[in-house]
Amino acid sequence: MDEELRAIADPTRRRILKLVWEDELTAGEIAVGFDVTRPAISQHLKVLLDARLVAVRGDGTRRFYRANSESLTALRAFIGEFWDESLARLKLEAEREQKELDSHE
Amino acid sequence: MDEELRAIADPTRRRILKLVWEDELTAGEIAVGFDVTRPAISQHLKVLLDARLVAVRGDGTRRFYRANSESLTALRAFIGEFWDESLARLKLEAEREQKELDSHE
DNA sequence: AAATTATGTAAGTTGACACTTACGTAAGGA
DNA sequence: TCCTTACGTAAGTGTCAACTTACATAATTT
Repeated sequence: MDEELRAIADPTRRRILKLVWEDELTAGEIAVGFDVTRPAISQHLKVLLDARLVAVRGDGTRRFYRANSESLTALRAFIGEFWDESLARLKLEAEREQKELDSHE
Repeated sequence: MDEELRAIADPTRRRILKLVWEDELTAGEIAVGFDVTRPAISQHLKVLLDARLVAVRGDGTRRFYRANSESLTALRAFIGEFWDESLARLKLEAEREQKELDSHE
């Protein structure tokens, strides 16, 4: 799960993710609009592929990328759990402290 | 928001976050149980502080750290929006494709 | 078959980052 | 006042990540 978190930590990759989230795009189409070179985008796509956050489909010389909704959903769930577990504890803590305050009134 | 995402990209810092999420702890207490040295933890705490994900309270020679629930909630909301926006589009896309398929039956 | 298109990969550079050890500092206790 | 405790910070190091240019490759077009 660490590979996925590292993958979305980069702003360029988050932007790529959003692009292929909406549409299936070729590597070249993705690269348009970015300041960095096409090879750089290729390398980012590799990182996203390795993390299973996107999938490819070859068609002739072109390669179409799209977001992998299963992996993305799983990643979101992980982040959600991280929060939920921890926030639940924060909540309990807050309640406990409040009780403590009340008992001293 | 990028600073926050980078901050939680590191596993050590995520572990620290969980610790101070549960309890208010001193820098020294946090460092216990980690393989890395105490100064390394101090540096991680600085990153978390700069990202406003934790807060400090000084008491004598000790410094107590705790999770900053507001910032953490805001971060979670950001991540949530990133997903919701995008997943909504994925859903629409899937529905549109289904319609396309249906119309060809 | 040769040229073109779309793309990935190799190699090298730069900068960031996660660490280390050594040192500085402020507060409390002997 | 001196020592100790609990820290942060400085300086240096190795590694990794994001980029560049140059090259390799595979499928289409001419």
